[in-house]
Amino acid sequence: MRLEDEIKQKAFANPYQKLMVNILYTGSWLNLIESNYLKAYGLTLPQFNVLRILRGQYPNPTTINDIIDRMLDKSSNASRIVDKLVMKKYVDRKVCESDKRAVDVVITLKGKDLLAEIDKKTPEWEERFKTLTPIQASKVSDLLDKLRDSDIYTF
Amino acid sequence: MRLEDEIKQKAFANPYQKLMVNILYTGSWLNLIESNYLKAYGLTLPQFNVLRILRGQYPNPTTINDIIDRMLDKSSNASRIVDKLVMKKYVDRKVCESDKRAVDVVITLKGKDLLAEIDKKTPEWEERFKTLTPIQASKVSDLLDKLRDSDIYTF
DNA sequence: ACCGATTGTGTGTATATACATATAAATAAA
DNA sequence: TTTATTTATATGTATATACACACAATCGGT
Repeated sequence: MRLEDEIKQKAFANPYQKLMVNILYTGSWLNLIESNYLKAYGLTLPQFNVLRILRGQYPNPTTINDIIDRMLDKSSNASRIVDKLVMKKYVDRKVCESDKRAVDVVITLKGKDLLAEIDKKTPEWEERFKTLTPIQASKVSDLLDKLRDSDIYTF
Repeated sequence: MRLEDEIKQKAFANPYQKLMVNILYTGSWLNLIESNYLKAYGLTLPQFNVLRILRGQYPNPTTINDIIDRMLDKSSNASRIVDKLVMKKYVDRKVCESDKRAVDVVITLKGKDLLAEIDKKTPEWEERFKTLTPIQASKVSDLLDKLRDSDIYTF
């Protein structure tokens, strides 16, 4: 459905204004879908994303700073998200030996098992998004990448 | 810059997975930019969006439910966002006469003045996003609209 | 008119975000 | 070496999000 209809707005002043709103709206839409999907596993989306980052580095440890670098939400509070994952025993955390300011975080077997279980259902879930062809999906990605290049002023 | 480089990820399994991450990442990027832009006016992005909705309906009142319908973040708590705007005197709120469960919200002159002031700077701000041509921007919007049509299962 | 269901809103809680500040460790400068 | 600065992380606060629940007003069916 057209964005204008979904948020009941008459029209946008120009294609850029529509795109800005569309990205925020679609991001929020996707966030909600993914969060709902993860609810069955007791994970929030940020927790899931951090877990995937840790799996990508496994068996090497990842410091909090490394996690932030790789996160989608740079400014979110990685410390507290890791806290939650520690409580659920999906990750281990200990002071880094070579730099005692830093904290090494590693995904546990329990954490990896959880991700593996989530992965099993992913193809089925992905199927739902194929209203776009693979070519179209790539095209959107490329244009979003290009849009973000406007970030040359460190807003 | 390519998404893979920005979040230091090697590759994505398929264009759909990359697009999902890209939308969340770009949404978060844009959210941060807009929030920073609004900081000078003492508004958060949700507050700004609600204010714009109310201006769109002015001089008619808008109920909380109408606001939620038009919001980008449907599930956010409109009551509490309106609270903040009432405290800042940007909106007036009173019980709806014809339906005493409902609450009528109207933007004040002070609120409209604030939006007008923000509008003045908008063209300059928009200039920064023109790494895409208008055609490309429209194309992305159309494809995002199409992507959201996959929401046929009420996730 | 009455009663049960629905609707519109508010509130409480857990999590997350945005930001300022605190603290300890490490590094650089004197 | 002593001091100053930077770095890595944690914590506190305000706002927002996601969701459950509460409550009153309204509506629908009888």
